[in-house]
Amino acid sequence: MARELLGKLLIRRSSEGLAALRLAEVEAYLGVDDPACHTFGGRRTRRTATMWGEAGHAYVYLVYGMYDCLNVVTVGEGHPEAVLIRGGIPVAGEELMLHRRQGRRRHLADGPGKLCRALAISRADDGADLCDPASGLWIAQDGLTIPASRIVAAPRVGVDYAGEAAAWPLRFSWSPATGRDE
DNA sequence: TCTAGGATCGGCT
DNA sequence: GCCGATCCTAGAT
Repeated sequence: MARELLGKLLIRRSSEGLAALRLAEVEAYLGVDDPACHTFGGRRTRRTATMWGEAGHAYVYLVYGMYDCLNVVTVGEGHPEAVLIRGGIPVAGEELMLHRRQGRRRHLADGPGKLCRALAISRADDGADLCDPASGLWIAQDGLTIPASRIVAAPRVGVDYAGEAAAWPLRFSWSPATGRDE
């Protein structure tokens, strides 16, 4: 599912306007058997409630007291797994995103906290239906598919506390074509 | 109720 | 590369 999400569009509609990113970097969190996952060991709390619910909804949480992170719930009832959205490339509403990011063009949405800032995603969006444009935050596709050969897998970021799971290659990213290998 | 620590970021050296 | 900001969450008491 994480690989499938690469190249898809994450679209945000708010009173300020429309903005969209093409997903470039994601991480998989594999539920109750994944020591890096918030639901490891079957933890079911108010924070993780949406992760235990229906697939296709947003799980948004706060890290380090300052930043929101967006996840896509992937499996469904009773199987609390999710994909963390870590980065994207602007495809629409770049001026709006630049404004929200105080003009930081070079690092507009290349991190989970930065991405949420750029799209004005907060915990108020926890539970949003990412399959329904009416939610104001949704995922769509425009036909672009990322060849498997261009997807890179690597260990997840910032999960050293998770023991051997810290080395699992569940971080996926891709780079736009160079033109040489088309 | 209390406390430790975190799926980060940006400024500074 | 290092470090502080900042506050919620989860687990312990």
